[in-house]
Amino acid sequence: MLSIGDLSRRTGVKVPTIRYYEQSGLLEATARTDGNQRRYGEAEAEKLGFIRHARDLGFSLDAIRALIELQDHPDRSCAEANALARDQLAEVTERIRRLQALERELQRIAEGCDGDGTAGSCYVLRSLADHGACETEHS
Amino acid sequence: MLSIGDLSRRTGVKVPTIRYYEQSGLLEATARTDGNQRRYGEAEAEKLGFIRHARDLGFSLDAIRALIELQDHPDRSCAEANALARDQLAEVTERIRRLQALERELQRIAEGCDGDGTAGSCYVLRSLADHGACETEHS
DNA sequence: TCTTGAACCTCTAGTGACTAGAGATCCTAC
DNA sequence: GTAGGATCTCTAGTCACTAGAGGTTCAAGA
Repeated sequence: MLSIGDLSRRTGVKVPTIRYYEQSGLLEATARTDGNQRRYGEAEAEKLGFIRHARDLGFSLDAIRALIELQDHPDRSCAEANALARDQLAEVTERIRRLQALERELQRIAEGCDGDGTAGSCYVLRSLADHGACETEHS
Repeated sequence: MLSIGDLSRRTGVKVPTIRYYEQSGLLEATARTDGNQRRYGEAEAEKLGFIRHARDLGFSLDAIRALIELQDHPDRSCAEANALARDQLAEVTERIRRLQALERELQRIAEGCDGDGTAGSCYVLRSLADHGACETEHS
């Protein structure tokens, strides 16, 4: 049996985060020692690994809850899991698109200023004051 | 003079957000009517536009506070504004890089499953359980 | 068996940048 | 004068944790 610290080292999820996951119903309350300390088995370690991986991929805890629900009912259609993955993918793609617009804009702004002048004539500050000067359509 | 609603329509910043900015010291407390309602002039509208634009570009409120400080002291060196812009750019670039790794991974996962099977044999769920299967180094 | 001290426990509060809602007051157009 | 939309303050909620206080338990060494 693993203590919460063992589990943390194994999965790379911090101890308070594990407790938080239990509290928010993502992990079930687990076995305890006589002294009230949590003990985990292999199944729990795997489940936390799943959660960790899904979090790394940007899934919200709500989405992960839905995925776990599906995992627990292997007879159900996996269409939902598929949809969740595709939604997540679409969101990531969109975020990349918007960040790239920002990147271009920030590049333009940062390159217009060498940091030598005074704030009064600073191109960075002027650019921030004037959205109209933007070349790309950011948000 | 503009009411808070007018200002909101003009800048695209929501009314509660404007009040929140005032409360957190980003905007100074402004003139009020006898009935205690906020009234704004051109200068405030411009400042809020600046904040809005910087937020759109991903600057934190703390960074924006620093930028406003600089704006208010036009005689200071603009090196700091330049550094803030470059920091922000570096962060955006890094976020894009990480999101692109996620995108590739999610693409792989989503494409492995057509949503036709059952959860028990779902490629999405299996992929999420097994980080080892990942092809790119995400997070 | 006793004693350290690291690891564990619960609980509350804080983070950032808002957002939502309650309940009261104000402003403006008719 | 009145109706009702806009505004006011205040508190609490969001997400996914993180930090800290104050107390208890566990495991290894003497």
